Amino acid sequence: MDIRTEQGEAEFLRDYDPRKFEPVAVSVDVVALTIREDRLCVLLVKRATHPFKGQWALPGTFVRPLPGYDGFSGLEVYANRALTRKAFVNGSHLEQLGTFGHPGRDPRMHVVSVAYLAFGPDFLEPWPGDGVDEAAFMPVKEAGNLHQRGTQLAFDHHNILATAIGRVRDKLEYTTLATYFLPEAFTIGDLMGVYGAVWDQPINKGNFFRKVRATKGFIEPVDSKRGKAQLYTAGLARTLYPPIRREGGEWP
Amino acid sequence: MDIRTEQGEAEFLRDYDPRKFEPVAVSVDVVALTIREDRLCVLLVKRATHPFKGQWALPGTFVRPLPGYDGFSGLEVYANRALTRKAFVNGSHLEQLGTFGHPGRDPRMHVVSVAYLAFGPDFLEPWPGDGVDEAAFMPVKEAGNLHQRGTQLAFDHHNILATAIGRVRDKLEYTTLATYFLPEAFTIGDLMGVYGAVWDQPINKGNFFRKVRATKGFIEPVDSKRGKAQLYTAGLARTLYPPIRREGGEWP
DNA sequence: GTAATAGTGTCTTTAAGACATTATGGC
DNA sequence: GCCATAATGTCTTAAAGACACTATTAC
Repeated sequence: MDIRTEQGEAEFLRDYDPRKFEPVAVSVDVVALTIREDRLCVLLVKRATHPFKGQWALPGTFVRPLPGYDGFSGLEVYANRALTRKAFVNGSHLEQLGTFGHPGRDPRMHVVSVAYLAFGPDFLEPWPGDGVDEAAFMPVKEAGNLHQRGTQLAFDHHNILATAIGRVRDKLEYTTLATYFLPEAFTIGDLMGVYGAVWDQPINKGNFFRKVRATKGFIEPVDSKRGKAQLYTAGLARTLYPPIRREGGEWP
Repeated sequence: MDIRTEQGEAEFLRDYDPRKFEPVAVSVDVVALTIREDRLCVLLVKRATHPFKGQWALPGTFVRPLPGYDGFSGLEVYANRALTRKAFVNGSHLEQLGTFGHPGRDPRMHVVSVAYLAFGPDFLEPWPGDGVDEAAFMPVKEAGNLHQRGTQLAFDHHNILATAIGRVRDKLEYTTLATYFLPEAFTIGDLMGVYGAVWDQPINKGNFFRKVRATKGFIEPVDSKRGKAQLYTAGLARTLYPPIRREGGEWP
């Protein structure tokens, strides 16, 4: 039990000194995914500074007060900051992936990293930003096999990336999230391409057509075509009932 | 870009001072769930200290170096610490729920809280620990309706709890996680009770029997009975394919 | 024309929904 | 014997798997 003389909440807060405890840093790292040439690709930056100088890493940023902002923002703000300041790209969808706080994951100090997942169709070509020598989208298969080229992702980013791939693959089954990889208007073939790229397996066209059109709120036809192909736009549904099933699937 | 004279990683780390940045605190809060009298219940503690003195809260702890441990442990260690030091209970399953870092969620300072989800069948009766006046399992319906009694959960714990309920309900659909609410040996009726309690809706017995026994690796019969009822134990499967479906379901 | 992709149709198989029915043990 | 609950059985319906087929456009 705390032993303290009775005091009100206001007094308690006035006397509270945040600096009397050991510092813990909080960072936000982002796994930004997109589809390029039918392959699932992740945004990586080549670190210009220590630690892990010269190695590829996920774009990230420390959580510190932002100038002109009295207080800390929601963590999503930092995820967007990491994208725009390290690689000048914008994500169209952002969700929290998980938090990684194992000891020794950062050699500088104790860093708890909140990982976010971003994806979109419309990433501009990445451009190296603060503390970054290069920025590029790399196929996730390649990123998962960097050890074959005598290197590896910085920190525990390999682990974060693996978690991200697993999450995306799972979510395509039971959510309408695949549409976030596509522009406003797309064909069913485009959508099938997303599933094929993320799951890295062929999709049965006939059954896929039947399924996506039978699922209310997944896709809605719009009044135009690309060639002979009907164009659709994302519907309002966020989950797929029943889900689209897939077999196994390991990574990398 | 960072402007610094070229130096090696070792020198960089030697000169790195973690204390030169604004402090951010990291805490771990735990949503510990169990089933009591066919109701889903959550472990809450009544705060003995400011802030939110006298209000119910999820058990939690700050992430700080642990005595006798050179460095920070994985965050799960802190989740277990929160359970044992605030309420003297043990969870049998622990998973990360999400991280909550919105500004103002803690009046003392900027606190990023990593929430964990714990559950088990064998929680001992909780007992108030450090900084806690009471500890109790409360039906989640009641915890979600505290405002009807003129109070509410401390911090943003209502939000965390709601996230947890949603997560558990979802995961019963596609994982074998329900068995963690049960002791080593249980009947299919017991398992059905877990689903009924978590989903707060009646389950069709005949179809449930068929389903759980048709799903390989979900439950395995053991060589004994409770009365006329066959006893089972959890199988090795972690996911259910196809999932057990449920209708809608809002909370509270 | 041909090739490639868009889209349809059909038969089979799997599994869920909605019950009714039988079996067994506690009292 | 009676009740509660354990367990099985059956018919219907929903939806996936597999795969053949037709349609349209680019070239």
